[in-house]
Amino acid sequence: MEPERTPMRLVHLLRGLTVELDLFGAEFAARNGLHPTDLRALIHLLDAARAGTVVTPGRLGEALGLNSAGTTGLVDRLERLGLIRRERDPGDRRKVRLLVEQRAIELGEGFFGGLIADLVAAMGAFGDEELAVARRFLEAMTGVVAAARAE
Amino acid sequence: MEPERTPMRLVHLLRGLTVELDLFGAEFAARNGLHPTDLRALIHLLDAARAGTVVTPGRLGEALGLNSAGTTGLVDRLERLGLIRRERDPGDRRKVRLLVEQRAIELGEGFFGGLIADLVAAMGAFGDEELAVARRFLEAMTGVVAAARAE
DNA sequence: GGCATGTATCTCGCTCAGCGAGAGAATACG
DNA sequence: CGTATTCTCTCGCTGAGCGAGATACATGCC
Repeated sequence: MEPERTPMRLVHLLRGLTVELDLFGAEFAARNGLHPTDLRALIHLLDAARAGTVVTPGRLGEALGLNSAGTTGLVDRLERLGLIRRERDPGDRRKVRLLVEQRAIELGEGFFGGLIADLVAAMGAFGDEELAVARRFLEAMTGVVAAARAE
Repeated sequence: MEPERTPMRLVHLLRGLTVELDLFGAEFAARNGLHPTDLRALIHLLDAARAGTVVTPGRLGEALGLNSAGTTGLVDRLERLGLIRRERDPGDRRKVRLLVEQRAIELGEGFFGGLIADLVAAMGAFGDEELAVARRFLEAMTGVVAAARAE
């Protein structure tokens, strides 16, 4: 067992953090009768709604790595749960707009609310300059992963 | 749209990073005929092997949130792929030890190898003190999520 | 206009990951 | 000992997601 250098320790921390967040999400999803995919879709839809972007089944499926058949099933599921609503795009009638219902927003807050508050509270132990470093670091790491994903 | 304060920006970065890592893992898994669960199991098994810990189907299932039936299926799958081997525990013959094969180690290196190298390289742009801050930050955030998960 | 090509979504049939229930085998404990 | 407990596996089932293809609308070209 070699002495662990800081870089490797950081890599393991990053991985461990994603595992924890994944499990947290999976447990929340199960508790609310959702599947992990449903929760990821919900997050994507809420982000888009906040940014004012229109999401179609095609875009959603692409973001989650599903094919069109799987996406239709996912959208059916979310609609049946009363989390979203389908609406034909009047400009291009082949398209369908996915609109989030109030219930989805509440669910999202239930999921994130407590956790975000705890995370922000824990950040209080760090100074502004330290948070700026953390931010630069996370941005750099995210960039590396995104670049690796694009091959 | 309120001006984004640093803490919220950091929360979104953390989430975005996990999404990127998840997708990276899912794509790697699909390319190698694995399911996301298989890859997570593999990571857990390799970590345990490096730490010298014995993993049984029970422990593995618990770590991944599967029940016993699903775990048996998972272990069957990994065994069929030649990634692990079952072996009865001689001390307690109810238990089964899961032993990783060379092939699993190679696959793990194929998955992590390139990405880790890139991540470590990107860390080169940070000073030792900055890396120490990043490390403290990640440890704090991981602790918060783990605590939230334990309710 | 009329026709070919492209795009967005959905339907159908299927595979297989994971669940619930419970069986079987080994161990611990009164 | 016998009974409770622990660990793994089998069986039958549900349903998420895939491949193939149908359908509807849009757009470009003659």
